[in-house]
Amino acid sequence: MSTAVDIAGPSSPDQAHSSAKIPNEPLRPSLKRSSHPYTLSHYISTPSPAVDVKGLIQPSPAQEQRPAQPSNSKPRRAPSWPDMWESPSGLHLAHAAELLMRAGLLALTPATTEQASLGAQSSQPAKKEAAEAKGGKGDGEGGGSGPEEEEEDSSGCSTDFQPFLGAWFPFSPALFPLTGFQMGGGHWRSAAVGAEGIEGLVAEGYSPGSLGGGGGGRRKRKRCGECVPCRRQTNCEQCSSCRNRKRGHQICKYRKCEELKRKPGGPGFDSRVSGFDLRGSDFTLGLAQERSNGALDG
DNA sequence: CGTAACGTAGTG
DNA sequence: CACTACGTTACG
Repeated sequence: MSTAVDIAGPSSPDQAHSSAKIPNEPLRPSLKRSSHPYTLSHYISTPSPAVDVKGLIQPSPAQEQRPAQPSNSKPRRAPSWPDMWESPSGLHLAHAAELLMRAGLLALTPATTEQASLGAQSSQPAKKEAAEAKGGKGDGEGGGSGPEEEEEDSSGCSTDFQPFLGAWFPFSPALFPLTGFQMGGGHWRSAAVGAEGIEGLVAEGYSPGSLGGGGGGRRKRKRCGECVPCRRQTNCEQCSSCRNRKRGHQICKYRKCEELKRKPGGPGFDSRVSGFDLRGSDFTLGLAQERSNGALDG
């Protein structure tokens, strides 16, 4: 439960009261049961040939300084960093990262990675690494290792933000398959991008069991439980789905599973990049740059 | 059986 | 396309 992160939505002022009925955990037991081939901790702890992922996930001052949600009386979006989650998925961060990487700014070669992690470590001991080293099993599945974990995971993924260029990016393993993340040139190939990782994650929405054996095809898919939205704990209580819950029967927009957003069998569904054209949005890039600049400046 | 949430159709 | 509403499914 402590791994359960609380991604405050674009602004979820009263998330505390978010529907007592809504499970305040990232996954329902049934979801957890849906058995990914790997747990999050697996992705973190799995040694990657080219890059030390653990090195990338060191917390940094930037994260430490993350302003606590101002319990503003104004329920509307505050211009604080949670704005990054304005997108229901928050995936535009990954998008931005991808764009930056394409621009050669985020070359994840072992060397650069080392530097990156070095910079990140500068102020924070490798407690996260230590925690991970203790055993991927310990914390991945339910495991909360402690309060500190909660602090660091506030973004919604166990390994969420990397101190790239002074900006933080979601580093959820689930994001990679979802966003078509690929560290170019074969510099980096995380376990998440491995065949099993991808297939497992992508196919998750269609667990054969829940599909009833691919019968009519109108079987309900299940939340992947791994994506950023899935890992959100609270309903925003502001989106149309939340406001309209009684009649709409819809989950909070910001908790809507990325996998379920994709049309099954639709174009690009298989490509993991569907609905998420990495070449399109200036907004996300701008956002990333903005943040990056801000971090560099400040 | 109640509730949560997915699928989908209707509407603007 | 976003919103809304309803049918349906899944689960406790």
